[in-house]
Amino acid sequence: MTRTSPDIRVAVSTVIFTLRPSPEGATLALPLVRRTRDPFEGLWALPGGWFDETEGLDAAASRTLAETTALAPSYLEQLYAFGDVDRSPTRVVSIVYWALLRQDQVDEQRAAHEADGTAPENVQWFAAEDLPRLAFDHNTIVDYALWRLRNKVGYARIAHGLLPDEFTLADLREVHESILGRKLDPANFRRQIEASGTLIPTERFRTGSHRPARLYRYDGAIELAARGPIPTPTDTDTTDRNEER
Amino acid sequence: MTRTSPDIRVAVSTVIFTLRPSPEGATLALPLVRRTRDPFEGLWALPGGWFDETEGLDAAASRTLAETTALAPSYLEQLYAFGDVDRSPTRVVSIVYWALLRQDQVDEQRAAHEADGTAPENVQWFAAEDLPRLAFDHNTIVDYALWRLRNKVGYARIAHGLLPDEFTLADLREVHESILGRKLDPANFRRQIEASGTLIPTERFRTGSHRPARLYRYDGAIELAARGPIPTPTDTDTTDRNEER
DNA sequence: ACAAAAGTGTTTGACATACACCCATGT
DNA sequence: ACATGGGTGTATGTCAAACACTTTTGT
Repeated sequence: MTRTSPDIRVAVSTVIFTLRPSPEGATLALPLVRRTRDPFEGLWALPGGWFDETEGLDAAASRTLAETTALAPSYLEQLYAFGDVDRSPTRVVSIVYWALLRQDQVDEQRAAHEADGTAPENVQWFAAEDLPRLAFDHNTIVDYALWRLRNKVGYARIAHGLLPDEFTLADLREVHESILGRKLDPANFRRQIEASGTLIPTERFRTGSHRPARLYRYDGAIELAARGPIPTPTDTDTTDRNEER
Repeated sequence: MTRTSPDIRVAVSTVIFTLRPSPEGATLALPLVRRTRDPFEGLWALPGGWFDETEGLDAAASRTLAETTALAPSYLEQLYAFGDVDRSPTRVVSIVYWALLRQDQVDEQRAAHEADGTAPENVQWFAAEDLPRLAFDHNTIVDYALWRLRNKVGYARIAHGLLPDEFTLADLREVHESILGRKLDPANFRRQIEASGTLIPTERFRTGSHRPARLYRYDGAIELAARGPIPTPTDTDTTDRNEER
């Protein structure tokens, strides 16, 4: 208790999920950063950085996320603190967050980069299920984040965090199917979502090659997930505690 | 990414739960330590300390727990990392764990202390629902740990972590009732537990003032709680990741 | 007209709740 | 014998899964 704090540095990393169009509907993807210095130089790693002394944990996660993607997350939650002795040559404790980004915002960002040629160097998006060997223990961290996402989508209304403001039930179902990796019954999915009371139907419809589908939007008055008794979201209003259930 | 780590210290704290006998069955209790130095001197705080440079997060939590109670936890899980800028006069990030202690072990420990007069100074057990004002943000932390415990007891088999090796279903039900704060139907409780398949019936019975009740013990081959795809419990075999559900 | 997706209705089974009832022991 | 908690049986409601069916559009 009375010993002074040894030389341990604190880092923040974030597992950032979004959906990419793919042959079979959509695929979870996340951005990685190629390391340009010694520990694990050349390998891909989760975006992150050191803490600024004047910012809280959530703020640091948001900042490093913005530095990588130039986007604000639609969902942000602390995942876990990793601090094994051997996870890095020097002693580093990483506070890891996970986040969701809206599909359309990522697309806009990507289009802008292609237009003005300011493609971010050393940042690349990978399919979440097909990652290379990552630096540090980051493969373990991504696996854990994926597990948490799949778990949480079953009981918390977070899937719309990957969609634009207005979406059809088929869109939302496709998100669930992409995350869970299996098909869902459209009829039962509709009833579950409607019963949850978290979606507001609009008067607009999406017209496609078949019968038009009603567009819905998320009811912002309802919290994304059940949280602890003392919410205390420090900065973003989309920040949440972990474990919900 | 390239800035160097500022002066942030990393601490570990643990919310340690056990059950105390009380008029209405049993009550959740936790040990607190009176602060003897400046930030919040005189107030009660969660047991904890700084990290040893050579130990992992889980090990540090176990160590500080042992320093406070001289006991090994029957369950240990990381709760959350707290790092608001204003939570301490100096910048401290606390990795907080929560733990369960077996009732009988705590009793033994207490009896030993009373016998040889080595009552630990500055450590005192408090009822979890009736705490004084604590140092730092520790009231918030305890509330969150209580929420997580109540949540988790509903879907994970952790309640036996508060009981001796052999116990009756009434004992186990009392634990659930104490944690949840409401009475449970004995018949339905029995069926739920039996259906979970986590308890092994013994041939022993507890004889009381009425019909003897069968003693059960926990099936150690079954994990306490569903965990992520990559378990990696670093030291204790009772260590678990947070949030399962 | 027909294909295909949107949306509705119905049946089934799993499971939690409520509660009536029987069992076995100490006093 | 009887009070008390241990333990079983049974009816009810909720909800998710499965799937047949109707509706509405584009071609």
